Amino acid sequence: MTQFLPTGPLPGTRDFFPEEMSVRQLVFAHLYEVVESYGYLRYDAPMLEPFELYASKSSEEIVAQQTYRMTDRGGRDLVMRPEMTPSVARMIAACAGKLQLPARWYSHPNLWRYERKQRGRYREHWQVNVDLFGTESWEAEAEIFEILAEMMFSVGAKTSDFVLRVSDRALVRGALTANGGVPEEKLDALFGALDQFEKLPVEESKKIITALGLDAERVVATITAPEDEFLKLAPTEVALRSNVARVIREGLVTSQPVQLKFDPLIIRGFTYYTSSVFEIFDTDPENRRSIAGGGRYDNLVGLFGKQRIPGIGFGMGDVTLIDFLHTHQIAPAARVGADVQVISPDPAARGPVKQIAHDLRRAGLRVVTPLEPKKLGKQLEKAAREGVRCAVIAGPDELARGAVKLRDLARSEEREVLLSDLAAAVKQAVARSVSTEVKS
RNA sequence: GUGGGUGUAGCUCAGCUGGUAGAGCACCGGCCUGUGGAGCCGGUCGUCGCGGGUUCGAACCCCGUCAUCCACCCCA
Repeated sequence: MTQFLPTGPLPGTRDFFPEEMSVRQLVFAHLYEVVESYGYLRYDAPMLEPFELYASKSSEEIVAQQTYRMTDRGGRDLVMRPEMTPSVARMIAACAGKLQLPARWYSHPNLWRYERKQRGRYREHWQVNVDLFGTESWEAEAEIFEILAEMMFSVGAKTSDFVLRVSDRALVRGALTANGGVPEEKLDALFGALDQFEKLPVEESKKIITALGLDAERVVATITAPEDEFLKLAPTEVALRSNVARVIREGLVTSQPVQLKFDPLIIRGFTYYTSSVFEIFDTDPENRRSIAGGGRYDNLVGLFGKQRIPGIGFGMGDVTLIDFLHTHQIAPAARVGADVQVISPDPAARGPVKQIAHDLRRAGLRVVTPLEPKKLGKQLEKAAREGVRCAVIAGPDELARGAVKLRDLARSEEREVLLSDLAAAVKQAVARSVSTEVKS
């Protein structure tokens, strides 16, 4: 018996069939456009990196348990990149000498983490990474937050659809030590507990905090303080240095208002984040995972060389973003099918059909021609089902007049067009059909 | 790595307390020799996820396994 090979991709990985791919391309085109409108330059790096690039620099769990890790034939210890920031920091360090700062860079890498698949999470995902290097100014935070918001607006999100939750590790540490009575050496353990704070009943969290030898009441009172009060709980000199606090005071300049909220419970696991951290969440509870997340990492580039170059950046994940679009019913309609199919009832007309198709392609249209002889009715039916927008019917009678029939397949409208006017007429028909597409 | 749900045709699913598998949609063809989406007629399509066990007999019960979905951990 024949043993067929499986048709599906590896667990946790995805195939993108043309229909879904067209939706993705339309979405990402908006994101690239926003990022480039802020002057960011695109880069890329290898998907394989040495293990040491991540060891003890990013999240311990990701490195220890969620890496696709392998040894190459030269005995090198490699991982498929689980995140992009270490790679871009390496690249920035590599050209630090000749780099004009600030540097604004972005990329769209495929990233790999060996974890169990669930809503919003696969073993691989595509992340738009945006990073700004070379300044400690609060204006960097302002710019990054604005880009995040504009990316969301560019794909059709409204103000009420998402929240940008921001925090500052230095500020929270300051508040917890000054107001929460937490000694420095217990801060890291406490952050681990606070990461769970929203998911557990308050009493449970208090027990965990007490078990750390801390005053649970004071700690909880500190982290649950209203936003404007919290910002005053840290020592003044710490608060004055907080870029996030400054951005909240100054506000963002965006095309629509943004729900920007200070939230000390935004912790984030990457150990290289030094102060600002932030995440974007869907306001619809159907999507619980962050759509984008990032932070400031002022010491990461310093691991690769003497030059200390501060950085701030974020990743926006395709899985959560596209879940978001579907939940809010703002995903663009898939665009499959060519612009035009050139057919003829006369099999002997192959020459004119091919020539017309060639001319239309030269005019910038996406054109298909039949590969097998079929009845005209079948050809029209197939073309329409494939999503082709219009048909050019090159019959002998019309060709004798130097013309063809142009049929709008969606509207069932047909008229005779001179060959000399055909490209323009087709473009018009295609533009009309695209503008009437309904979003799904 | 941990816990729970689900695996039957390409898709969505039905299949009673075990008696050897069905519908709709889709697909292909015909009615219809230069004009599609409707209708009617016909056709293709299943190791009932996989392996083992119980039974005269298993899609159905039991065990294992794999996949998938959801949650946890972590994170986009």
